[in-house]
Amino acid sequence: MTPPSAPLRFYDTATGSVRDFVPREERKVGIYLCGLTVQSEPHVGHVRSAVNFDVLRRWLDARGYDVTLIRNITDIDDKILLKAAEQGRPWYNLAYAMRRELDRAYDALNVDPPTYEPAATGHVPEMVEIILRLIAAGHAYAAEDASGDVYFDVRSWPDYGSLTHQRIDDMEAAEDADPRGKRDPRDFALWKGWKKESEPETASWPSPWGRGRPGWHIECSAMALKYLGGGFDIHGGGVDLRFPHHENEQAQSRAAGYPFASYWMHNAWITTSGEKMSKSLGNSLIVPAVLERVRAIDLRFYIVAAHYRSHVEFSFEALEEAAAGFARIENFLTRAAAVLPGGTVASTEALPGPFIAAMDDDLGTPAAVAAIYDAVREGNKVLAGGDSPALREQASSVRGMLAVLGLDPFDPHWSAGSSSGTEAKLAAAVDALVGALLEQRTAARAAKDFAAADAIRDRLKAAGIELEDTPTGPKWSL
RNA sequence: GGUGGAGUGGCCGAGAGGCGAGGCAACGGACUGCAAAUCCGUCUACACGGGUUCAAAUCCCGUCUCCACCUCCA
Repeated sequence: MTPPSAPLRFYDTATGSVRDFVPREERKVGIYLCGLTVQSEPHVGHVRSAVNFDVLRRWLDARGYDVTLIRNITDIDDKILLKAAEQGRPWYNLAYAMRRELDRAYDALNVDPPTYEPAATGHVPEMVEIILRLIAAGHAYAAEDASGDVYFDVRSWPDYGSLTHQRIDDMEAAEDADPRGKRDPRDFALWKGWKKESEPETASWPSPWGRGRPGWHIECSAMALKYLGGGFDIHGGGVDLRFPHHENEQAQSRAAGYPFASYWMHNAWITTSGEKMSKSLGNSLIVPAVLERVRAIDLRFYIVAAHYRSHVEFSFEALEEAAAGFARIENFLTRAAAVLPGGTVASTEALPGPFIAAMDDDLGTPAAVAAIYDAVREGNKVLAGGDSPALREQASSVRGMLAVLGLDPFDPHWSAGSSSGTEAKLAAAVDALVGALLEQRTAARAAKDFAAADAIRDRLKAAGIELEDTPTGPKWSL
């Protein structure tokens, strides 16, 4: 696709406004996305972030940018240690198992793998290096007690709070009166000394301050630095990470001498009954459970159809409504493919102007979806005429727009796995059986025996099969 | 206390000073033996109270309700 005539614009949390996007290097974009702490099964809210940024990545790609996307895995932290201990298994086993679950969820939703997915535990030396730089620069200090902790000195960094527009003195001080050897209660841990009595030795690494493990924030700074360089274009994550996580990342990275991220993008929440999903315990909203009720492509459509900065109140009713809407798009493509010799192609070469404008404007997926419906309507109008340049154009345009959103139903990704040997045989058998009934019905209709014809239709409907009479004969679908 | 955000038609959801997104549902019409699908049309909304303006869902002031973050939750 041709480079944009107008610049792309993204909402930047740091400025609180939509800004023109100017990459550090022409035609190249480096994105760091905070992935998950692998401590439990991923729910719908977790994958929203990955889906939203997958759309960002696909759009930049369609716009001709060379995108490097780094999405990390936090595979060591308090919660992992705690949950693993509760479950009586090694922490690394829990982290690895949950990481595999997460991979499956991403794959199910057609989230393209990032350029690289580094894990925190593989980057401890890099973190230690940054901490040493911070200490040398007077922005960090080893705890004054014997804990082996190292803290970032927020008072030493005047810019602290700039990302989230807060002043240190306005922040609520930590409740615990135990300063744990901190100079200021708001100082955050860069390194945590090993607590021999409560934590396994495998969860500790050697450091100049004794054995211990990294603090949460420093992980991301180290991995971003390693794979994207000291300065990069976009840093992403969920809104809740703005503070403290991203504020701290920015402070420690800049205090260590790196410019860090130019733009900060944050996706909003998906809640249930007005609650954060992470707070509702034992809910049925983990990804595999949801996918028992709707198809993965429908779930992705539901997520993509809402703007990434809009809060979504999850409900199966809304999800099924979205699925009904997506079915209309799919039906058009299916019918178009049946009419066009050689089928349809997904083309991002000639995307409709309104679609491009919507996506360029801070990933306006709702308006982009509206553009898809416009094209579907136009396509449906010319569909009855059979093969035509107009139909071809609409079909490839619809598929092209869907591909940008990761929603092209003909993408082999969505059918992979479902057309296994047994299923294919079953489908063929059902098709043959239904076909036989359809022949009877067609004969009855030809003989004007509509009672018999309708009886067949009713029987099929009772079996969950819907009929549709088209100019080329009857068609059936589940 | 500080910071950020939300309240839109039956429902879901965009937009952000004038030209009234889109979808789902419903209803009417066309098409059909009847349906289905499709197309056309209808249902014209912006929490409340003031104000600014020729014009406000959109700006300003106030009120109410809700949510998120403030040391490890996407």
